[in-house]
Amino acid sequence: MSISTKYNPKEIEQKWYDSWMQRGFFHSEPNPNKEPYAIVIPPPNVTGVLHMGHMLNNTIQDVLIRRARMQGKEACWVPGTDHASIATEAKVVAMLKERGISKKDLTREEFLKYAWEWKEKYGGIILDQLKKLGASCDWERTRFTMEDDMSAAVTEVFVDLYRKGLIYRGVRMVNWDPLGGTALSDEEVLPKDTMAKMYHLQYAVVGADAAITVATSRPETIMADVAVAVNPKDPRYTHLHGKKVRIPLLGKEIPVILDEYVSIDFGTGALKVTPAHDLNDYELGQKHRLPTIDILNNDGTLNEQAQLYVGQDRFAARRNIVKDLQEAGLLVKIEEYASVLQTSERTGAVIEPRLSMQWFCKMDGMGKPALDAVMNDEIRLHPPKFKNMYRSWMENIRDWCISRQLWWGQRIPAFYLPDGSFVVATTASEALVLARQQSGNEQLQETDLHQDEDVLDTWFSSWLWPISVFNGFKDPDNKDILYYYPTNDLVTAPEILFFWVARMIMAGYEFRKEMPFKNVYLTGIVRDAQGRKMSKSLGNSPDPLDLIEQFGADGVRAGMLFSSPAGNDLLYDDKLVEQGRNFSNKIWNAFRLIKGWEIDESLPCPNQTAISWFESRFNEAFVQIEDHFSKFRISDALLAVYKLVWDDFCSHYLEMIKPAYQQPIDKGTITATVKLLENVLKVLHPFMPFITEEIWHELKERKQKEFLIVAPWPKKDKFDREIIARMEQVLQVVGAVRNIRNSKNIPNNKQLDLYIKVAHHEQYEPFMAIMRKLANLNEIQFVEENLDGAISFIVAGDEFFIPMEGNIDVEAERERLTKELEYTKGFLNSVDKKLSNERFVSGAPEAVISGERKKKADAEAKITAIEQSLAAL
RNA sequence: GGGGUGUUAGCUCAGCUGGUUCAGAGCACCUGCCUUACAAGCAGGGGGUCACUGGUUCGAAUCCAGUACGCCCCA
Repeated sequence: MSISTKYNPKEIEQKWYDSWMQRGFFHSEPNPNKEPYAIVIPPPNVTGVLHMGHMLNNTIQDVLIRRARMQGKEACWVPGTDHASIATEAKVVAMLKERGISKKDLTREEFLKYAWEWKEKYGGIILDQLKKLGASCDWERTRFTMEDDMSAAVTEVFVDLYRKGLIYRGVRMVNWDPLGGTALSDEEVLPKDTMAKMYHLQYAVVGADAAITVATSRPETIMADVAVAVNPKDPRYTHLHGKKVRIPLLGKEIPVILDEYVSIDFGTGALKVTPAHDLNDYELGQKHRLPTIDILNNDGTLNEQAQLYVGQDRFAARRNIVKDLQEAGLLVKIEEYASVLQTSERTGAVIEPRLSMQWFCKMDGMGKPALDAVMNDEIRLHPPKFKNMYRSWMENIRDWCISRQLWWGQRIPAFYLPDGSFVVATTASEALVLARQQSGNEQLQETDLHQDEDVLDTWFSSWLWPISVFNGFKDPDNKDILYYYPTNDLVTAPEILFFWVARMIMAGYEFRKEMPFKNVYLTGIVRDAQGRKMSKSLGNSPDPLDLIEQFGADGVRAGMLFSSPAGNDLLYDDKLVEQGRNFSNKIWNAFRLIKGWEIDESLPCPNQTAISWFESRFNEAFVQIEDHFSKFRISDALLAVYKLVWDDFCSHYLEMIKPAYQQPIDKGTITATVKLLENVLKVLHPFMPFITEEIWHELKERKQKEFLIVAPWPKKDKFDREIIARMEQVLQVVGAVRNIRNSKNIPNNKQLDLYIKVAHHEQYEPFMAIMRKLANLNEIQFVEENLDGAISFIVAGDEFFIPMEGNIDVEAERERLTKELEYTKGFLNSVDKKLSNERFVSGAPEAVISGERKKKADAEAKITAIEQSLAAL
């Protein structure tokens, strides 16, 4: 036979993936005769390439969808990508720069043309990569958040929410990049540790010959100060409560306000409040109803509001004001301190917190049903520990800033009239009608209206994803959405529990009056061995496609799942995928063994005990596996399958039935074995789809559509606990014999004799052949008395003897037995203590007490046996 | 600063309703094996004060409180 001893995944994987695609196994259509089971993919970013997080996340989704498919459900996994406005726009800008084109020189339309070009070229890469992993997505349903219907849904939702009064314009502090001339999201801001200077400035107290020293790192912003804040509990400043102070140089009077927010021990305990240029100050300003004075232009220079240093850059202004303050004797001292400087990821400029007009979506009304749904377990989070985090976030929810100063995305459907007022409408022509009504000016033309320049946050598309992928906005009663919605399970990362999951839940209830999914499985973050998050910039992430190349997709899938309980981070190590690959190889070789046997139909079946045992063992394991699945313990489910395959099937079952070298196997055994292996392949398939499909087809001739991917999932069946327990004992005996072989250096090929002293022979009789084979025994006999000149051991109260033909080390044996005797006596003692405790006997449940009694009896029997053996020495 | 969450073998983690499936798994380690399915393997083995302190209980890795340290989210 010429099958390789090493499993070679390469051609096998491509072959089966193509085969599944051709036969349309991934495609799903509503089928009223079947239970629907749907998953929507967390749409990866079009700029993305497959990283380790995707591998984990999509492997889990594929496991779930494949199992559902085999369970006979109408399984539908909808793939797609999101347009990722910020990341994509940055990519496109970079691409243009390489071609010598600046975004500033392009019109919006020209820019978008380049952006679409880019998307068409690169946007599908990540989905193709998922195919290599084996992802069984319904590719015919692939969606993109900026395709026409999806964008229409976004606009429609915006208009709808605006008309319900849930969308408004307002002022908000944003991360402003003065060099790039744009607002940045928090994700695009890089914190940098630096040494900063703290300037201690004197603010004179009005109507008193006194001053208060205020510490600030930004002296150039004092012209925007509206108050000085101190902690009301700070005894140093009690005398200043209700007083006013003067801004240095400017002389303007501002109040001293009291707030617990101010830390007494930081700086001087007196804080200048500059609402326009600091987020915390802004909130303080709101709370105390203070004005906001914005002294900065878009490019970081000071404007007329500043009165001083007008037109100078913020850093030049800082140098100058420090000099002037010093000359005026108002600068008390300069202190260095470690601080975090926020910088732009793209331009490197120091970020300026800046107030600007943005669009907001109100969250309190939509938040409530979304909170309740999770708290009352209508939607279940796995693991449930995330409920707490979810609640604290939802209870403190803030309005959602949905506008972005970018071009790539859905443009905000607000149209400004010449007078600065605006209307919101899905199209320009509709807007014109509204504008004429609103202004009373019938002469207005479409050209008089100006659409808002900003686009919507990408999450404002993706929060509609579970509905919009089924066209639930365009056509709310279409058969897809009615059939597949609510979807079943969502698999995503806890990092976006708020950004995405919570918002999808809100959208689900707001727009379909129903949850978007029933279960949310939260994966961990994939980290490197040192616990650092894997990232491109750190360069600590292996390339997933290389891994697949090296270890096979099945190996990588299994490897990723070995150590990834729900919600826990996965510390990635090549060892894991190596273990996955080794597992593939193990299965492959089990298959080679079976495939290689000659069959002799004339032989009787000598392996009924082994067959019955494995049947039961399989059913027992299957119940556990199903239990793990029902609780979303995917990693545990895999481990249970792993042990079933490796330990029970390979190490035990195959060794039990294996004929002697070059001997044929009987028909009964091979038939049963193929059937048992088929069941094993079924439970393994969701985890390792390629190798299992390959073996499934190699094992026997299959009909046209008889593929493992659609083979019926096993059903829970009764199992014989008795045979499992007996075999457990037998395997312990085998283990004990092997242990003796090992410790006495007895070669494996030397047969030994075994004597059993036991009351119930029938317990062991059906297993004699198995024991003989696994432990390489010659003769097995039942005896009534202890055997002299033999090594003895005890399993479950029964005594076993192996004659040693005089080569027993009496001293070593005595020592070993004495140690075991002491241990057993100590154990008996602890049991006795429990049983003689009246409160235990009266308090503990009957089952526990009888358990203790059995322990006592067993221990006593064991002690007697050991004492006898010792005496015999 | 507020909230959450964790600490179990060298490493990564299970341990679900407090009690023999309670101290477990995988990897790593040690010993012996190239025994014709598999050295990507086989057989066997060692290794833990369940972070610390107290409490509840007949009984605690498990429940409660505090302490220490770690991580996450929010500020």
